[in-house]
Amino acid sequence: MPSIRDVARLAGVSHQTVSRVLNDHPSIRPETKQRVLDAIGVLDYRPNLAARALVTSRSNVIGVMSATIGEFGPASSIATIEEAARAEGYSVTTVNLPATTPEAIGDAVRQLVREQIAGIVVLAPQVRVFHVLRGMAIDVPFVSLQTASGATGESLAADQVEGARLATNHLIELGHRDIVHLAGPQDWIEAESRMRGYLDALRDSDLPTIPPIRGDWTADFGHFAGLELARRGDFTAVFAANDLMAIGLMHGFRDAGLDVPGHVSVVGFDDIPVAPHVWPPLTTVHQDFPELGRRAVEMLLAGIRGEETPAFGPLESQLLARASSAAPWRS
Amino acid sequence: MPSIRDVARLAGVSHQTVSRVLNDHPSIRPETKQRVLDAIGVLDYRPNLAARALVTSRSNVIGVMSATIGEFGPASSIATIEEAARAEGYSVTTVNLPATTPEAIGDAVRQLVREQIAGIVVLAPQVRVFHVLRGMAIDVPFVSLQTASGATGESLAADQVEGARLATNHLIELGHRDIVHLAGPQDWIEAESRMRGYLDALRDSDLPTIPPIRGDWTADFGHFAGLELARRGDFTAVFAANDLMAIGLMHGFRDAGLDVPGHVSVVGFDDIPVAPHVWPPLTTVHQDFPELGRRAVEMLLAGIRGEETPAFGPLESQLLARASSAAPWRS
DNA sequence: TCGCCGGGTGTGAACGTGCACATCCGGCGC
DNA sequence: GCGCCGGATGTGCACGTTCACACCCGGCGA
Repeated sequence: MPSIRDVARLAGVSHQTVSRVLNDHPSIRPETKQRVLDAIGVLDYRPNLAARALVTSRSNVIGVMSATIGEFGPASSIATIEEAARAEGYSVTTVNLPATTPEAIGDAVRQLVREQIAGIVVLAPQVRVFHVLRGMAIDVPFVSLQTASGATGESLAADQVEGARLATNHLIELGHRDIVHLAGPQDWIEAESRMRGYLDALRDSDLPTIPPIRGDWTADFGHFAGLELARRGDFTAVFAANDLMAIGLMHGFRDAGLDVPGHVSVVGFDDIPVAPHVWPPLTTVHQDFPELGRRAVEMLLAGIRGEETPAFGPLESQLLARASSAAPWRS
Repeated sequence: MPSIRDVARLAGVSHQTVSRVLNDHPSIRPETKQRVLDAIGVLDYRPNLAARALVTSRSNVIGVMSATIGEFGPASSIATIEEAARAEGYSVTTVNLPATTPEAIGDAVRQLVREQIAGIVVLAPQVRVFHVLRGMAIDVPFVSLQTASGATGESLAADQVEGARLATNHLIELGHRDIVHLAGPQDWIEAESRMRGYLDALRDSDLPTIPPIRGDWTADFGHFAGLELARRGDFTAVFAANDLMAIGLMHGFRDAGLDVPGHVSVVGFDDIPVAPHVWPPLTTVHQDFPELGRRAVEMLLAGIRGEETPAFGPLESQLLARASSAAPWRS
């Protein structure tokens, strides 16, 4: 493998001049620069990243920390993060958190820092993750996705509160008054935001609040919740915090002999690819995960380069009314 | 940050002795070793990975090349790959292929090689990917997931052919004679294997072959195919090459006024999390993606260390008969 | 007793790059 | 004509690790 000195020799300059060409140093004669570039081309020279990382003590690697890489949303964001980062000359290394205990989070961050990564994108939007991150006082720039605005560090999110409000208002406008919320796990920031949007919408319409059910994001739990809820019957609609639970929920209702949307309306959140194809097609709130990933990289790179971070407003959420929601059933 | 020399000084040995301790060199006195380990503990020393990569010209990083990180299967495998690799002291960097052109594949591989990764896991089971890989004659060990047995390089897969055969036989046993296959894209090895299993099953039962439909794995295409197929009516069952298409297919049939499984039976492949919760619950073939990821890492690390690669048989696929398949409808 | 062997340890160099500093040179103002 | 300035380039070192080799020393066979 050719080194920077081989290039220098071929171009008839010093290795330092080659280094300057590589790093876009301003004061270099165009003619010299061209000679160096030619030599680079001839030798098919590529800078050794390890050597560069050694001397600068940081690498062109971005760490992505995720708790739920298997889910559709995070996976979509990661794909774009990866693509956008690579376009800027950065590569991406992922850390999946098997558990969200403080120890696991701490280990993950330490491992990333040890690899001298340039920045971290956090896709594990749980409150405790931020506690740990703050406690570690890491000196690496980081961006977190899907967090409520106002969190520490640079944060970026689709407007979850607004999305949840849209979903709830949709049900209210259809005529529902007794709307249950199937929420996400307690610790999740997204779960809290969506619940807040739901509560806000109810309050704005002076509707009664029914205690939400805490789920775990899975379709299996949704199914279970559907069976349970069917026994209560003190509601005409459910807003589920994500599509997976919503789909499970409809399954549970069906098993209990309830028709959706005949007896009960259901609204989800995320707009996963199967949402339009299940029966009945799921009314849900669309989130632009890829765009979120793109912005995350832009923001993080600005932080890494010490530039001013671009100010993104929250990404607009969009309600997609499909067939799982309808006017309430009058007995 | 403490360096190896700081540790050496504190332990009263040379830096080389410390290096030997770190790399488990055999000839070192237990007492000396302990002194070094103590010093490491006191200083909280961690070896600098960049320096190590520089001198050994390879790093403890595994590259994962994927074309469809957004899909459930690959995403699940990646999560386990990442976990298993990290447990062995390796970290994982992912490359998402935006397109599967030879150029894009070549770029991705070059980029990985340039980062001096120790090995590659390929999750883009397309024929042309292997052409490119073979053409590049890379000297990095690699393992490919989800390929037919017999491919070059170390390959690892759930038994797709057998799974597809199970699915098709299930329909045959129910009494279906006219079974259509909604296949995956032409270039995909998985698509070919599943089609082969389907064709094998038909042949073994002396049933007529109907030309398969080529899909693109998406639910949207499945929906389209369902509408098209409904107009034909020369079949009583469909075996779809993945669950997403199967779900879209059922949607299309529903739109066309066909009942599943009343008029048409549908079987999918993969067992994604929503499969049991859609209506009707989808009969499908379960694949153990996490186990696949685990084995991939084990195999790759063996290759990296120059050990004998463990011989894994194909992972058993498992048919889950649910409600989308039933005996054919007799008019 | 001598020499050889091998376990245990130390010494110096090398990996490929960027940084700090030195050097050279032409132009410009006085 | 002299000195200064700044653009353009070169020199040497440092980063933290591993590798090749040298060294020391105790044991054992001749």
